[in-house]
Amino acid sequence: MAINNFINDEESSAKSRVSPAVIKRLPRYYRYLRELLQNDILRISSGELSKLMHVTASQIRQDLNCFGGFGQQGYGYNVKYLYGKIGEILGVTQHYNAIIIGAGNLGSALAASPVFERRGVKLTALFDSSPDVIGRSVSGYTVKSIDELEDYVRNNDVSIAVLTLTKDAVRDMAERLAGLGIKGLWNFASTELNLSNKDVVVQNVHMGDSLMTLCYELTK
Amino acid sequence: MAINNFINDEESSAKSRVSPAVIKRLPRYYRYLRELLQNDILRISSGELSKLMHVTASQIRQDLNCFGGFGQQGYGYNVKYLYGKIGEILGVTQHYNAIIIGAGNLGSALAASPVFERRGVKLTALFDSSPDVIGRSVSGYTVKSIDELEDYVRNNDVSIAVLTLTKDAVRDMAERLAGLGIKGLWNFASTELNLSNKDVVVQNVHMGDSLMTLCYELTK
DNA sequence: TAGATTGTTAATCGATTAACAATC
DNA sequence: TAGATTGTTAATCGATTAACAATC
Repeated sequence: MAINNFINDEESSAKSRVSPAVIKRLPRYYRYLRELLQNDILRISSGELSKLMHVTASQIRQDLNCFGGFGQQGYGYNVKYLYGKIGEILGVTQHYNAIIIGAGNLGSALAASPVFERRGVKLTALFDSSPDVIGRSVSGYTVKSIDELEDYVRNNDVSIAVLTLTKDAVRDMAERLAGLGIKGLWNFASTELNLSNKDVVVQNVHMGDSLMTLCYELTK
Repeated sequence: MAINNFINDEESSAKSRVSPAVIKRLPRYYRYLRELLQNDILRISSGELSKLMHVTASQIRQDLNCFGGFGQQGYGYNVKYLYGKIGEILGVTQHYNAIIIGAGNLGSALAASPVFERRGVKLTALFDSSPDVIGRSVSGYTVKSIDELEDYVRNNDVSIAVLTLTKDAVRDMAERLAGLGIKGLWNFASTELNLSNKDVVVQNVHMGDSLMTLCYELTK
């Protein structure tokens, strides 16, 4: 028991020791590796990958080594293996279920896109509050009434809620979802959610920030 | 002439000396300052703002000082003035015109959102290649045929093109737009654009990366 | 074996934080 | 003036790059 605790401590601190900078780069590696696989490239060296991605080979080796030796001296990296490993680290193999709250244009666009499937996330339902939208079919899903939310979440294993609501509606909805035990919120409302419940993980998508950076670069 | 060159060199190197880390944070300041203005808060200290934004007061002062003294000792910062100044730096006052290529769900969602207006960007037209969509009205814009693109860009001052196309169509379109003299691309296709023309500024929006980070945090 | 390329340490670089003098 | 808070320097911290020994 004491030994187990010790081991767990070691593991969890090892995980949190991986720098945020590295984590932020992993999805990009994942994208490039998928592209390589699609082109039937099964082996790549840090040098080749560095040219492709416009980063240093040193950084690639350093990054990948945070999680143990994924490569082989004199050979490079096995693309398929590496893709799988990074997917594991990023939780692709967890097969989380997700629901979309707000079946407007953005919600519909997300429902139709391969963004979930590619990352092992399964979209299971869309909800909306507008009678015009409830009952409509969106990418094969029949939009449910938001009144059914509690029932649905209790009877299904939902880990992620995608929020494509207006700014003023999103805070209450986030608290409602947190109360239902949802563990992750993917927030597209242009406001930062700071929930009272610290167990809930939030990713705020700020598309406007990206547009501003573009404008900055144009101006510069 | 020699003096002018010298001055220009000084200025441009001064601008590029502002660290990327600072630039990346400016849009977030901009958002919080707008929120403050909306709540009629006209004055704020780095200490108060730091509590609001969950960053150090030291960082706020350091960041804002890259562009000169925006604050006043013993008083703090004038919210309205600061908002305006950051807007200037980020190009809000340039009033760029933008067009959307691809009037599907995502294009329509962007057209309906306040994302452009809030940052001084004016959306002037939407284009699509599908006969089903051409001629339809989206947020008050009549969707134009992509065949009209060349004509339109030549007769209008378009700085930014928003790309909401599929992965396979986006590269050709990006080159076509670069050829027409478009200076900025806001790319929503989940692929990185690396144009031959280095004058064109590209911002790639990778929503999938954000979803993966969320999954990572859920798994951790 | 020889060549190639990783894993890993040490050096450099940049970004963040702390501290305080300047000053409103 | 006294109090408050900035602007700015110096110290710390973290992230990136360079270099090379280990090893496939």
